[in-house]
Amino acid sequence: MSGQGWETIRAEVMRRIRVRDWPPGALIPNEAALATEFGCARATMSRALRDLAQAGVLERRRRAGTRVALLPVRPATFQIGITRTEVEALGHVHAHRLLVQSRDRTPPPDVASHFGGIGGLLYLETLHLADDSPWLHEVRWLNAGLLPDPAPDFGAVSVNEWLVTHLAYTSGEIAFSAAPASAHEAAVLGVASGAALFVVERATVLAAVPVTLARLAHAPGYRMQTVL
Amino acid sequence: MSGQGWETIRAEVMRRIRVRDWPPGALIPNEAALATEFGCARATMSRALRDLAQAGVLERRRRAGTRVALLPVRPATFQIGITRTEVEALGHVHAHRLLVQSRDRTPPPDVASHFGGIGGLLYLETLHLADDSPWLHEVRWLNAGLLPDPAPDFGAVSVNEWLVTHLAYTSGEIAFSAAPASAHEAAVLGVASGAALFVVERATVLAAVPVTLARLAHAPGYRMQTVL
DNA sequence: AAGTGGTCTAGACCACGCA
DNA sequence: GCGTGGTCTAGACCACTTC
Repeated sequence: MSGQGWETIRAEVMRRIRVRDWPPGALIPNEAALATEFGCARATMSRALRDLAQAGVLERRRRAGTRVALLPVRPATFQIGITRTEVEALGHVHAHRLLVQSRDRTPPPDVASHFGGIGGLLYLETLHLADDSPWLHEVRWLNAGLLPDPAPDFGAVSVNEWLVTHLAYTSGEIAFSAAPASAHEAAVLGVASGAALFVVERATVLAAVPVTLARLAHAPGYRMQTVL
Repeated sequence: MSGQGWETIRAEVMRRIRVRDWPPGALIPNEAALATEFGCARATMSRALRDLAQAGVLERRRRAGTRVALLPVRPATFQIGITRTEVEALGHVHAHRLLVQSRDRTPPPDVASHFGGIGGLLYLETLHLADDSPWLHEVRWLNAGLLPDPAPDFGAVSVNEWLVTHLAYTSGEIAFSAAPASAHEAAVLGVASGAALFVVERATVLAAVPVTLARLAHAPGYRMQTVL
């Protein structure tokens, strides 16, 4: 072997799997045996195997040992940041316009259920621009009880960014889908009604308290990409 | 603290961040100091902090120390498996039809460039069904040189599944987007032309050898979801 | 130059889950 | 039971990068 370290060991294990030295479904030697063979500590061997298990290449179970996955399920990871930095990373100038901000709007049933009947919901609609072209239309419901007393000016800092900087470290769900542009979305984004939009839906919670529910509709051409 | 172990330590660090004991941007004590405070070995402390760094909550740099991230960038992970198991996991019956299989089709320029001028490309078109309804239309270019001599029967086992079981452990790229259904896609999926489709594009490589290029167009209603 | 995180070691105990 | 992976410890050396 060329280098030292757990990544080198991982690469060698991966090689044996690729050349079918250890075919799919096979039971591979246990950590202790492999550590002896590779001349490393068991902790180092464990680190390499754990990493491959997380990558979906190995399946590990106590007592049953470690097997090469029959149908590898690979994790694809996307970095979810704030819209401004995402736009800027693509080399564009970011701007945003607060289209609607209202405390009086009645939430539809699915929104109400996420907030579990909590009152005081703030409705916000924001348009994000990249180089002055419509980029993303954001519709968001927000638990107003979590806002500081002089409420932030969401015309200056976008809700998106304010939430990440002030109510970070939430948990929740995220979903991607494709949807036809509604008449309103079409008008705001400057596209034809029914155009295919890439939609991101987020529901976030902070320690069991519902925080926000958002629908982000991207202008056509948007791609979410990652290496596998 | 209630339990023992690095996950308990991680939770406590997370708590301090959430209550702004350690506000965004703050430098937190180094591993050795925290290990002493928590009464654990430095390796255990390191494991907890490393995990939070991977989650985008902390930023660690040698010599500069560990800081609470100012604009946390959270990784969202999706499990990419084979279409059959994905459909079955949703409680549907999976089936597939091989629509086209041809060795004579001329690849468009973008496809040719991915394969770097390699000859012998196989073109495949497959329709996946869930409970007999169109689910996914798959267009795929495949490096035919990687196939065994009696070529597999892609009418029996879908290309998708054959590749994962026989040419697994590839690297490559994956991208999600929304696109209007072409006339052909619309006909095959049984939807209106121009309908918003969720499209997954994959380009895979096995040890620098191009393997396949695929475009998977999902029928309307498809959602890709994960917990954050 | 010096302090930080990154990694490795050798050994130990434990939790799980098959027999 | 008992073998497996999961974790922890105490100590050490190293790589990086900022000072």
